[in-house]
Amino acid sequence: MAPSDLPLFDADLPESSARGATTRATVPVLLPLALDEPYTYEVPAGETLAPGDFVVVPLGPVKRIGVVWREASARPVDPRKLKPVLARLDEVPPLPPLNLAFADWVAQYTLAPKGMVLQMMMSARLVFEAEEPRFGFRGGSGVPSRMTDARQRVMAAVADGAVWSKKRLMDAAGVSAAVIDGLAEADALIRAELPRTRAFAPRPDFAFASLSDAQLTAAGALQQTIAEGGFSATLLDGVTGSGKTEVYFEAVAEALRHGERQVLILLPEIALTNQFLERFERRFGCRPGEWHSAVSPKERARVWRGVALGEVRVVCGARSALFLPFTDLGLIVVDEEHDPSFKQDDRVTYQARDMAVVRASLGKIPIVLASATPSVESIVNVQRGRYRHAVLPGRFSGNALPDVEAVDLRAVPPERGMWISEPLVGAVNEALAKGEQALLFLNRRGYAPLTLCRACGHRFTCPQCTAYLVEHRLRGRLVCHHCGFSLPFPKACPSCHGEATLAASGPGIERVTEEAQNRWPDARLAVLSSDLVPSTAALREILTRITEGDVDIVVGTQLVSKGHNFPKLSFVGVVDGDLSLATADPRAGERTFQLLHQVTGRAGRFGAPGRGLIQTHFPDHPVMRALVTGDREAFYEAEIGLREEAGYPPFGRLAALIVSGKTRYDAEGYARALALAAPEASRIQVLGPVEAPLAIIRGLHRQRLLVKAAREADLQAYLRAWLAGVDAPRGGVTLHIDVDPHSFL
DNA sequence: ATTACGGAGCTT
DNA sequence: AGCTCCGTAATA
Repeated sequence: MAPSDLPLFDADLPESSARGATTRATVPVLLPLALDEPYTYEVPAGETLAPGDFVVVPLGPVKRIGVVWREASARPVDPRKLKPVLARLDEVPPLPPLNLAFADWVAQYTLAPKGMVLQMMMSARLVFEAEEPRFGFRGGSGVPSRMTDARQRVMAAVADGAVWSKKRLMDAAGVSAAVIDGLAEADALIRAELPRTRAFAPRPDFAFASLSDAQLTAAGALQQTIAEGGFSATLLDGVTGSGKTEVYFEAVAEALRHGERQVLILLPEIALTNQFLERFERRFGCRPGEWHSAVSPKERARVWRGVALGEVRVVCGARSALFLPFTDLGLIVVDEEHDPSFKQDDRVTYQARDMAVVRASLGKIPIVLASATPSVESIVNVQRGRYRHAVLPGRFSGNALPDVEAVDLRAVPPERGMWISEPLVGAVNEALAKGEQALLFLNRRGYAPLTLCRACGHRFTCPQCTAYLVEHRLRGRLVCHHCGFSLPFPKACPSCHGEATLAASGPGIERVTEEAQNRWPDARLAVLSSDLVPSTAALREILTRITEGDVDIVVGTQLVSKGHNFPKLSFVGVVDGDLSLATADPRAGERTFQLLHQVTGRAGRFGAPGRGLIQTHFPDHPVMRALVTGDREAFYEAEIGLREEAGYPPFGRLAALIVSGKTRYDAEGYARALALAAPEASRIQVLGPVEAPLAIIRGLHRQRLLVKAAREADLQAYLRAWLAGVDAPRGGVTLHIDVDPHSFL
């Protein structure tokens, strides 16, 4: 509803004479802007407003929609500044009290302005705009003079009492519009407004999956947490293919039965596939509410309303679904809980898995964290006794985990200009000979990560970032992966003007595809890379071809590592196992282990035992060792030891302060001033500033400070005290705070 | 986020 | 002296 065409509260009547004398009631109203505190507004006489109500208020010269908050800001406001609330949005269900508490919590933890957290909770624009009512038909009492087969079918469809849209009714009854019009004419159908929400009411007992004993035990443990009630966190820990999804589906069913509460299943966006939603539908008889970036604005509004009214019982969504207005949330599941995409790095930086635990704790409900390769944080929480542990020891199919080996690139390098070594070639041949599928994995888009001139050594870099341009040969362009800058692939070297001197350096997914095409000209190839798959429909089609065995070799980036099962896949070759080890990330080792474990785990899930080969320059690296020996526990033990020694999370707390400015001088100046103003504290140290590894992005120069705190230290209080004593940045300089950073770039 | 304000540099 | 432009502060 646009604030301008609202039915406003009645204007004050004669008033003004009494005005100065009476103190009027006020309410705090939080606006979805970069504001830390709610503003105070007058409540019009005779109105009552409750926390959570959506209201329209004047802000400067404009009207804005905000939410009545719980507590007013501590600072009193000059009463002369007070303006009245203009209207309450009665059409919009209020924000539930827990959401208010949750927003406060997230804001205080991340140091993001409260209003920005509210903005995330209001990210369904159309909910707040007046919607044209849509009409459909429901059954009426009129009897038509003639009853045909077609008319019978229509009447049978509307016998359920629901309001059907004309289109849906035509499809369901297999009739034309004229049939419906005829029935409406006779009052056998009555025009009625279509509901503005969509109910998603999964049935907990629709179709039981047959579970193994281990699955039943784990499912029982999860159901127990629901029966007990109250907050609990359980790590559902099982190797790839052990059937974790079926297990937590039973927990979902239990939550639906138990007090008919709502359930949130968080997944990495990339794993929210049709395959997953179909599995859900097979188990529960209907699709869940979906929430991710590809959901249309209209559907977002319907889901948001449905969640707020309690009609949407289950939401499957990406991280932002955590901020939906659940009225009666009874269970949260975070699948692939280790996944890095749960960390949001722009706007409000938050870790959705961690915030989900907070949400569960505030709501006094159970949460299930599921993964085959849990985060170190979660493992440590199990060790500390804070999380329960439900383990699925074996693969559901009974197959052994794939046999993984490292290929030492120092000993058996691929031929010059090639990237697939002899052992990988042999393994692919073997799979092809048996009529099985092979996957070549390289987590790098494009043809080559660097283009250089053989004559003068010129390297193509992005004009606005500290990064090389990546050649995308299929698009015929050089592309910056950090800012999106691109230029057509040049004909000559811009530095020495030599022609035909430019050489691609290093492999990308396109180059590996080219090599595979040359090596296996008769094999049917499929490429899975986010920039080479034009649409989700095309992706679905490729995945179907792979599943049905119409593909021999899959070449893919990270896209292949999640959410899809390839039943005929027996071999996985990792082209560059070292890629993610070299990133500026405190979790690089953990990430690499998780990624490669998941990817190689794709091999041989159903039927034939699988095999994985990882090309690496560091076959002795603990990560490679753990992957090869399959000794997951040894890896965690070593990694936990390293973290503890370094005081890294979860044994200490980190926060990054990123200062960016138009020039290095600007950024450095403010960053240094910040460092000088850092308060002394016994268990907190401030490191830096240093130039960020990615020193310039989009033309902005960046400096980083790192705050390292002991686990017991109040990091947020320290940061607030620090920033309170510093002038706000200006002159185009910005300061970004990242509590618990996952990347040091 | 949006808008009003005010100083710097430029036009008249 | 008057006017536009941009950076900055304030919005209750």
